[in-house]
Amino acid sequence: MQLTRSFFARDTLFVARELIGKRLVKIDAQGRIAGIIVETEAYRGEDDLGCHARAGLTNRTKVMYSLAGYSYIYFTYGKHWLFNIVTESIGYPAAVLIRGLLITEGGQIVAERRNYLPQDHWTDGPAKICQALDLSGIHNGYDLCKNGAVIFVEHFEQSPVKLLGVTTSPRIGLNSVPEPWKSMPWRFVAQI
DNA sequence: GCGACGATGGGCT
DNA sequence: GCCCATCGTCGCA
Repeated sequence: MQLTRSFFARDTLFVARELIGKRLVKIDAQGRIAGIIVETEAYRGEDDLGCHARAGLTNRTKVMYSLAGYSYIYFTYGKHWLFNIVTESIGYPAAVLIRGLLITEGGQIVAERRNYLPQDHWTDGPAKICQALDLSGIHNGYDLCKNGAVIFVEHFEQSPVKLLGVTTSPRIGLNSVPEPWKSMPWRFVAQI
């Protein structure tokens, strides 16, 4: 069942934690690709110096100020796209970065897009997920909660993977971000 | 206008 | 483990 806007319109830390074990789905011309979310990070507010919204409302960050359940997809390091889902209420900039996925459907398509690397390396990083699901800037600001969405998150009746729990750690890659933001335990990882 | 640098990944040692 | 490509965004002049 497709997650509704009320799921995303909550505290970003809750959403980031509860997205672990949910299923992310993308439907496109090449087929349906799905995977279980196993790693996320929370970014919330202009005060959070690890969050892009520290710069305030700009052309890049404006989608983070919009409706929960929209995608926030941005380009970095001159080559990579990263996929986030907007959270909280309109006007409060926050999002959850999807960092890790276990592919459960569409493996054939993903294998091709990931250059036939070993399956462990298909979607074990945020930019790899965008390669695998073919997500880029054209999908920025997409409503994952609308009827007929081709990108959405759903919960299982019966999960194919047994999750033992969720661990936390500091967010990855915030090397020059000041404390306390650098060390906030806002990364969530599934224990399989 | 312009320079610094990044929520990374792939290739090489 | 280390290096660095590659370019949009932001901050500052």
